[in-house]
Amino acid sequence: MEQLAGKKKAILDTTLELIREHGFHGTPMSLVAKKAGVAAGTIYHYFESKDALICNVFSYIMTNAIEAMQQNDSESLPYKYRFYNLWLNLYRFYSHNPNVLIFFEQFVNSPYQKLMHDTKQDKIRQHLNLFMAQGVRDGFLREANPEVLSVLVLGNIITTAKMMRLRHVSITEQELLQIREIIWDGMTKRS
Amino acid sequence: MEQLAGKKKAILDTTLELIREHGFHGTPMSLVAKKAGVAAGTIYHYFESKDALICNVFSYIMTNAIEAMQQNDSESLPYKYRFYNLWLNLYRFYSHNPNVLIFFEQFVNSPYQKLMHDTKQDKIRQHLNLFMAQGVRDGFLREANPEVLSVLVLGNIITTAKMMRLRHVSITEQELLQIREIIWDGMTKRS
Amino acid sequence: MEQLAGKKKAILDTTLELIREHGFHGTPMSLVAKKAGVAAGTIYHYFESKDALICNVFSYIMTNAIEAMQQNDSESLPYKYRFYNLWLNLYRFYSHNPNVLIFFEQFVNSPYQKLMHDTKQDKIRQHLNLFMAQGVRDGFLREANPEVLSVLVLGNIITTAKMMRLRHVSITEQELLQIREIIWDGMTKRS
Amino acid sequence: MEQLAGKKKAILDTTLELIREHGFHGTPMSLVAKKAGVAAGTIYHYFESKDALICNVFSYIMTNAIEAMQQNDSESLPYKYRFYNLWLNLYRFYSHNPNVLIFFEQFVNSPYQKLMHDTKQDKIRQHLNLFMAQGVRDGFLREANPEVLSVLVLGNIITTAKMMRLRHVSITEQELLQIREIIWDGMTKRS
DNA sequence: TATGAATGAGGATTCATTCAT
DNA sequence: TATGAATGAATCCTCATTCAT
Repeated sequence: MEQLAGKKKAILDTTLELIREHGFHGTPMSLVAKKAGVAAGTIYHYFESKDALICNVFSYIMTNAIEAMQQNDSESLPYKYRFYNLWLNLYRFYSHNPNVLIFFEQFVNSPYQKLMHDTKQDKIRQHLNLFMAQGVRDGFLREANPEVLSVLVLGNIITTAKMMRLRHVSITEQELLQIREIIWDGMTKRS
Repeated sequence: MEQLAGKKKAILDTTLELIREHGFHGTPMSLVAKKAGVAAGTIYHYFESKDALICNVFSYIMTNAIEAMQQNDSESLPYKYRFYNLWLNLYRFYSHNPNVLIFFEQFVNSPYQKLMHDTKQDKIRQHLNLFMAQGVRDGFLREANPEVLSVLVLGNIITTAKMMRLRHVSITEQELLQIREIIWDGMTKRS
Repeated sequence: MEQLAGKKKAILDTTLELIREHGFHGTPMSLVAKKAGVAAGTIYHYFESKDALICNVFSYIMTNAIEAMQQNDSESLPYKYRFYNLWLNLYRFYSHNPNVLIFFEQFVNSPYQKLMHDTKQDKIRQHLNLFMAQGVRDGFLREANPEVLSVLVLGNIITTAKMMRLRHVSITEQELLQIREIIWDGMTKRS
Repeated sequence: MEQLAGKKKAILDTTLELIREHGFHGTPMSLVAKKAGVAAGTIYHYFESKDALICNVFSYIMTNAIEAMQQNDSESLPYKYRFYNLWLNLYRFYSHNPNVLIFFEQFVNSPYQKLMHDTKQDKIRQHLNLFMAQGVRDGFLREANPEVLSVLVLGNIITTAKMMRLRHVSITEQELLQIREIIWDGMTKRS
């Protein structure tokens, strides 16, 4: 989660944390300013408005998520291995950054989302789409619309990551791997 | 979605619709009053505060969701048939009531959620939990924590219902049944 | 200057007075509220915004000015008499309502003016235009564009009314009548 | 309108233009800085405050106006000729510098005016006073308070110059000369 | 029950001004 | 001189809530 420096980063990080805790509405700019250690007006040097700030937090997060997802991936690895790695990468990212997960969900279901014209918006799903399409083409996955598959996988990862956080269901490492297996098994052809 | 009458229902319905469209923050009580055709003060006869109103909308929705889920279910039916029916019931409910879907997600990821002490909070998952436990016990599903399974199923249904709405991925009836099959296969298949 | 009642009138009157004294910028809504004896929010029940309030003050004033101008006028009276009366009516109005005069000037030279789509905008000059046209047609005034004449007369009246207020030149009743004579003499044909 | 050089002049000119367009309130220092091509802080090297800047713009303009007014004037010329020349000089100046005209009016009706202790404040009227007094003394003008006459003449010129700009009344060269004649006739004619 | 005018605390945003470089 | 990031007081406006009718 590192890449910007100084006040701008402080503002973004603070906003992310506060919004996770108090929601968009419950997070006044004055509070962001105070927690980030800057003056209220300073925020407006870096971001045009509260909306813009929130959208920037989204982009900032997205960049990190995409990076995390692709770690240790390589076209030369076996498909199933790649899938398992990708699944775990994303799961770990969301799981280790609960702020992101909750912010993300709040954002997607909010009117803010409409303000985003960023192509970054869904790089994750685009990447997944390609990966799924390849799996179908090469016979690793059952015949199905790759777009549908990638939404399912993404939903599955997020659901799993949220499980403990929101549903108070705690899972063991073993269960985690089982969940990954369930979605993989479901997507592969019946033997 | 019918069961209350008169102004109270009008207020609940209006609130639901407005919040889906504009979010919690973007929905002032005055707007609810105007759209519902009542005076601002009238809302406070039925609900203690805005928070209470929002929580009541949640309960109201939940009641409907639970009802929808259980339609045509019976213990005497075959397990897989029951699962398929239950899946489709919930999918259809969310799919036909997009307001509910979005409100629900917003609510769950918001600070309002903490205000709910209602046991109704997760009747859906409780019902699912029992159903999954039975499936595991009777050998229809693979050995797994029933709680985990029900969260996965619920996540899968919601993901599917949101697919078209939020991700602009449209799915055919055939794909829909395939998705249902994927999650079933994943939960039953042994590697 | 009477016609509305209650808080709305209080707000308009207070605004007029404060703006004359401190200018548009120097008159915060909070001050208007305090002086008018209402809560800040109350102003927004009656006026959409500060801009709208200011434009409303203008309309409010205009209505009064038009009324004052036409007092004791009648088509059956001699032309010169009508002119003298009209001149004095307007002069007296501006002179007795210095708030109006200054507000008016500030308004006309400000960006607020562009927000006015009110046809009331220049009823005074329209009325004057007709009156001047008649005077030219009937040979009482020299051959000249009536529009030009009415602007000259209006400018003359306002200049006179402002004289004491802004230029610290005080004039006697006799000088006043002389001024009126000067503009009349200028506009009538050379003998 | 030339006499200072470099950044100071750029700041003054920019301020004048921006204030005409957007008013005192609508012209932030940051905008002046940007349009003038200097840093915000630089303005404060030349002017103590925004108020001081605005008052300086006024003085700057005044200097130019006075200069323009006296062009081609000489005590040895015939009185009526001198009046006609003076009238046209001022008219032309205001007419060719609409920024000045509007700024001037805004300034005079604003609280800024009170901050001016500059004797320049009304050099124009002082000059006019002397000229009118001479006219009355030498029998060119009717018996009247010279101060009153000069205010009338000044008001007449400004009214005329504003006519096109603010009232959207366009006047021909011929009408222009007629207006000048009207005010002259009014001031000289005896009934 | 129902109304809606009134409230006023709270929040987003602006902008004159400063100061370290 | 010149810069422009940073400041934070001040301002406009919103909106949940109350209460007299």
